[in-house]
Amino acid sequence: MRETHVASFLEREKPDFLLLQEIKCEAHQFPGLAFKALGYDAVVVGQKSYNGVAILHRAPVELVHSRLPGMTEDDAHARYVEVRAAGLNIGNLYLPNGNSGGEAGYAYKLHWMAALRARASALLAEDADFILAGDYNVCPTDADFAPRALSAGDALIRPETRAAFNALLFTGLTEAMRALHPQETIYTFWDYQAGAWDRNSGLRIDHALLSPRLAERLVSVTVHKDERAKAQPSDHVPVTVELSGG
DNA sequence: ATGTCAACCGACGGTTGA
Repeated sequence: MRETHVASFLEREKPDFLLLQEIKCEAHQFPGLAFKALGYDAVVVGQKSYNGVAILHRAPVELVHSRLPGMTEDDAHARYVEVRAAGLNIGNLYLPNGNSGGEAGYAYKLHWMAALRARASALLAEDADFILAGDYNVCPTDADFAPRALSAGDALIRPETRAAFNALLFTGLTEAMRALHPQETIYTFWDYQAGAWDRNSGLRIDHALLSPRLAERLVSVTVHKDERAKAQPSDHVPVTVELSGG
C-alpha cells in the first residue's frame, strides 16, 4: 500500500472517511500508526497478498459487516466492509474484476454483484441512509472508458456486467458522479501498461452509489487526478464525495 | 499481443492477478 500518498492525502483533504481497496495485506500489517498520528483510526478487513479493504475514520464507527452478506462462508476474498457512522451505513467494496479464472471467475463477479444488490435492497427496506462506494470494476457505459482501452469481451463492460450494475441502480440508488456530471469524460483509473496514463487511456470504474435521502444531500464529486502523476502512484486516483450536513 | 507492477513460492525466476 502507498502509505505516504495516503497520509499526505489525509493531511491535505481531511476527509471524514477514506475508503481503501486492494490494501493487499492482512489486518496486522496495515500501517495504522502513520494514520493514527493524523487523527485517523482504521477498520481493516485484510487478506494475504490480494484484495483487502479498509475504512479510515476520525470519529468512532460501528462495524456492521466484514463480508458481503449473501456470499458463502468459504468465500476467502476480503472485498467488503460496512460501518455505521454519522447516521449512515458506509459500505466499502472491491468488486471482483472478473477477467481472471475463466467463466468461473466471471460467474463469481456476477454472483457478487447480485449479493451487493440484495444488500442495497435490505438497507432500503430498513429505510437506512447509506453509501456503497469503491472499486466497482464496471464501466457503466461506453463513455466510461477511453477508445480501445478495453477489448470487446472485457468483464468490465460485458452486457451482463452492465445489466447487473443497472439492476443495482434501479433499486433506487443514485450514482453520485453522473448525477452531477452527466456528460463529462471522467476517468478514475489508468493502467500501468502500455503508457495508459501518458495517453490518457483511462477507465471510470470507481463509483459511489447513494440512497435516496443521501442523494438529496449531494454537494460535489471530485476526482483527484493529480495523484496519478506522482511517483509510484496507485493505478486508481481518489474520488471525494461531499454531502451537506444531515 | 500489451510499452507494468508486486508478491507469490522456493531458491532467481517464472507465475499470477490486476
